[in-house]
Amino acid sequence: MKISMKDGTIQDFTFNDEVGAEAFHHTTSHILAQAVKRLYPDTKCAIGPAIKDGFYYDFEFSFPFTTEHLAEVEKEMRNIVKQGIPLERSTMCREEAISYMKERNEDYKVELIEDLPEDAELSFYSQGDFTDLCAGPHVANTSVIKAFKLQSVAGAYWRGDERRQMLTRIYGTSFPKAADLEAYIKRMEEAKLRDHRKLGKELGLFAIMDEGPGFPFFLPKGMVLKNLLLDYWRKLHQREGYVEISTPIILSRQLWENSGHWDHYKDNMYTTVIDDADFAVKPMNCPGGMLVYKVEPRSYKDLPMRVGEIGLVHRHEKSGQLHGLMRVRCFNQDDAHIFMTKDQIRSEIKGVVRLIDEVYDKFGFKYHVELSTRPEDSMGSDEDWEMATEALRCALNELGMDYVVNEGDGAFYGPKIDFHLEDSIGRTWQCGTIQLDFQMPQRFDLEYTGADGEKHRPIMIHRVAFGSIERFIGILIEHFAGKFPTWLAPVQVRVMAVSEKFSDYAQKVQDEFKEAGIRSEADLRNEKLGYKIREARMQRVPYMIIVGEKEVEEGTISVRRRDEGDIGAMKAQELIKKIQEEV
RNA sequence: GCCGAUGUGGCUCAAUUGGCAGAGCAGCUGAUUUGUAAUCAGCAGGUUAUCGGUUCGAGUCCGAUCAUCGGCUCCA
Repeated sequence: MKISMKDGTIQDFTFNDEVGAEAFHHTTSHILAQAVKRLYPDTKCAIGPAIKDGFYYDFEFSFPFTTEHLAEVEKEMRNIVKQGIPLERSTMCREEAISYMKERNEDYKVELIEDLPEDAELSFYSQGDFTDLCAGPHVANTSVIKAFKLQSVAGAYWRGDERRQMLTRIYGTSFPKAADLEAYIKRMEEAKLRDHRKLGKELGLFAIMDEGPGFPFFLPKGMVLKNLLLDYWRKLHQREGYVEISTPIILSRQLWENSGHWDHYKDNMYTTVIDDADFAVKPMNCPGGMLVYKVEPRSYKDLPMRVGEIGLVHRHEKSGQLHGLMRVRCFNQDDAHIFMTKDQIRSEIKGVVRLIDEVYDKFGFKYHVELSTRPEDSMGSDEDWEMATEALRCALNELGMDYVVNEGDGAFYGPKIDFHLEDSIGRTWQCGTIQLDFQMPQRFDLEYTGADGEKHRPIMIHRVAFGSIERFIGILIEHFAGKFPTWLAPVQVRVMAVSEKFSDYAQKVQDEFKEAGIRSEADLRNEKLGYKIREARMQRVPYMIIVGEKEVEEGTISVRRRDEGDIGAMKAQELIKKIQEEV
């Protein structure tokens, strides 16, 4: 298809090219805006970019626009496509552009233009009765947008600033062929079946109730999963030379003032009063960790000190931002604080990056890395921030890791490296993070005695690998669609008797597995075999064992795998060995 | 917190213009004794999220609150 490029030339691309797909989606967003302006002329347009898998456009409507209006907008969009309107690129100088948009009452466009450099030549794309300020590129004619769908309506702040006007954002997607659109919709529907909130309920892993919004309950099977993750975590961290501590959930206000959390984090903290003194529930583990460091004098020989803590933290997240296990108000961080000397910084950071990579690799997770720099609301000197940021950057470069820089998104006490994982529908969630901190050691007056007999200030790393156990479990559920590998499956084996006559044998078989340390259940109910298999499959149990007359006589078991189906008869001990090897 | 939507037994969903709250699954009881994705029958289960209002009458209309969903902002 022909694409009208930013430089005014026409080039050929397909939808499979990144440029082609972006131009395609972006043009669909212009068609959306054109349809909206035709139907509701007093609507103001803001911005409408292409995004992954689609596009959106932000509008200020003069009435409450809801999902019910989408159908008529789509209808008008179909007209525009049918009319086969060519897109034409033109340019204006800044002054012309401003007066053009002012005439049309497009306040947001005027603001955009005013923020551009004075001498900028601005490009516009016109399609019939609609002209938009736009850098391009675009497809050359509306007729190529064969298949599209408006998906949802949402609020979005103008320029992403919560102090500014809330606009109405319309999300949509488009494809060159109707079949592609259908395939996409089907894929999204299938992805929704993996939603951890749905599977968490179906598989009996966790529950979130109205009585505790954002405070998840772990059910027996979810608890098994969580404990398995922690077992793995402890083993790994022992190997890596970490020790483990546990610090209190409630600590005095004074401590939080000292750490700086009171100033920077107060709105997110739950507080309480004990004997007339103010206390707060910890939103982070670090201050407790500082106090542990200070329990006794430290020597340079103790460093680096790698101190882990599975810490339960509480944060008051505002109601609109809760999301299943991914975003909750209380969660367990697989935290650790590493105290070290200046020349240990780089090797420690690299060690942590490698450790996190190992953890994600273990589960087969793909991730991307961001380097977040100094935020506006931060403490510490420019030099410290510069040095800390540079240390993180160097470590990433030396390891040859790809990363994007996220300006101003660091913690208030230091810059950080963030690891982001994807959920079933492609949303990304920050899990692992490594934060370099010069501030806390100073605020808490941490010291160690050097080889020179003098007192020195250690530097500290805050880091998590899972991030939050809760969020990690959410990602895990969606990643595996509930079909956990055998080592993680809450129930590894379910024994089913063909009829009640064989219950005793089934129970005996299950006992054998239990003794071998394999997590098992026996389904001895008075139901048909097909029914029991159906349920075991829906519970994603990796191994199903069927016993009936034949197995009792031969002293064997019939085995069915979750995905492969019937894999034949064998001795119980054979399967036990096989599972133990697999795990 | 902001914009929009939603809220009916444990779960999935019905209930014309406001007019007796219903079904399937799950649960319980009984029958059946079953061979690789749902055996049959019976029983029980709801102050329709909560509070208030309009009305002869509210699941349905209005208001507030709470929670959830999709986004925004924020964040692990």
